[in-house]
Amino acid sequence: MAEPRAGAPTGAQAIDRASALLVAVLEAERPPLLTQLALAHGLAKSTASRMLSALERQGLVARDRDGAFVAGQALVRFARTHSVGSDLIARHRPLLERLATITGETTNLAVASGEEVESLDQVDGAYLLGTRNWVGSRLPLHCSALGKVLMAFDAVPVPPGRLERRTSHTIATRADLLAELQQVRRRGFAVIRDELEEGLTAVAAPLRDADGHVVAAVSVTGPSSRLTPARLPALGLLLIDETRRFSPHQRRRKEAQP
Amino acid sequence: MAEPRAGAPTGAQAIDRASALLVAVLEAERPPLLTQLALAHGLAKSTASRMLSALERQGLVARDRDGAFVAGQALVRFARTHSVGSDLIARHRPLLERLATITGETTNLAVASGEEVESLDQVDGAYLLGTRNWVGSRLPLHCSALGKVLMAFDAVPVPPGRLERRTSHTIATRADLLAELQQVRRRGFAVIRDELEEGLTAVAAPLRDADGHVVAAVSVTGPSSRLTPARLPALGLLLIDETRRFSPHQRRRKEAQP
DNA sequence: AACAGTGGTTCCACATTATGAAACTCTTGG
DNA sequence: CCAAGAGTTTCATAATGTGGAACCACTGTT
Repeated sequence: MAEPRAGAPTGAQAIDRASALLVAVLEAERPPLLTQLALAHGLAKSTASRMLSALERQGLVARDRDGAFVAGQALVRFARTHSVGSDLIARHRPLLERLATITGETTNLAVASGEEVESLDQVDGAYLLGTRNWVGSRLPLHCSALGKVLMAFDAVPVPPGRLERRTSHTIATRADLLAELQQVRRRGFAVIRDELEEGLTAVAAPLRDADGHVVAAVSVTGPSSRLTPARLPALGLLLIDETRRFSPHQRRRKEAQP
Repeated sequence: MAEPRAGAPTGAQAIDRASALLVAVLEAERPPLLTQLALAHGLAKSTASRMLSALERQGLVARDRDGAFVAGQALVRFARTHSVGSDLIARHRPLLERLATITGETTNLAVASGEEVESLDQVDGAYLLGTRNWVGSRLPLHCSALGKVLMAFDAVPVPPGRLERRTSHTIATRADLLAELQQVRRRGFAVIRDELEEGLTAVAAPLRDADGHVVAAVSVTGPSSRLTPARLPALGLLLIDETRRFSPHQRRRKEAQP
């Protein structure tokens, strides 16, 4: 992360510097010493000492037994909270890989986050042409296959307000959206074609927890030229079939009982 | 996180303030807006804007589609890296719970981190008296049961340098330590009694991956008054038995083969 | 279509502090 | 015991962090 050029102050140079120190601590292969951080960032030891002490006060860094810097409690807690998603990722990575292998296209695992879809994991397909990396990205609910699944199966409510028209094919009225979600429930999977972006098609199906609640969705995405309408029903059924094999629904419950 | 009192400057007030904003973003139940953060932290909107922009430049925060603040890529990457441990935690939490139920004592899951033991997870026992929360804490290798296991089974080398004498019972010479590790290998489990702290006894056993390598250790810990010497052999064998049931060794390999 | 309200950015004068050199303390290894 | 390295504290000084005000953009309501 480049710091701003020497010259006009930004009113946040110290914050840029301290943030760069924090990122260095987080990305270090082994916990760095204060002197090492000062040297690497062109800071006086006294400056580095004050900055790291401030980060330490706020729980962003801590010192290990050697006095070297590691992530602090605030970040460890953040990582733990994030690991809820990571466990979901780890458990379903084989599913994404398998679907990518079978279909040759990019697959994604996503959850609802606020009034959007958040992609947690992605396995790229065999083609050079496919979606760019969506992990960490947010997608709208109403015009993504993932979002339609999450709404249809009550993982997230249909958001209020107007629907953004991303392309001329995007669903833009609430009535059309509700009708579409009815279809998704009936079929068990969702489809978009040129709704999120021209030339982009996706199919998605729900992932359920042990109680049968939908907690995430899995999709296959690719260019509309490859994912032709004729292929979509079979893709949908494939997703349903493969996701059911991965769900803990019922089978896991029996195992859990003493 | 309290900011320093009004008065003598610390040379890092801006960093304290910006760090507090970052922590607020990470701990927010829903992504906060800039105006909300400014208000909550007693800052002018212009100040909050500059600070958050600096955090954003360094990848510590990002803005979602509504302009609200969420963790940035540097932190998401950090959380992902940390989730290696979290997967281990999730998979072995039932083991810790079972051991805590059977023994009534506190159980821990730990890995080697540098030249120390890092506790990743803990399940408290039935008693009010037990260890405090060790998660995130670092313990020395040579005088913890967990550390002895990790050294004995080559999850971590025996560190160079002098051995810190924590109590009068602590192993303090390299020769004694190596002899002790020989015993651990022979028995399959490690024991400490009043070595880490007076009155504290622990038993630990290894956790292996699919290739049989030791990647973590699990321990039962309690006061020496409850974990008497007579109980330790049976506890050790219990740990061996229970951890073997959880290991993917061999059984998982067969399942993994096509 | 117009307007009010809200969120966020930019500017700039000024008060406040962030900076680094130097001195000091502490720890470790030879 | 001593040298070297790591880290902390002090303080004079240069640099910047601050917040109010003005402005822009967007959204929702009428």
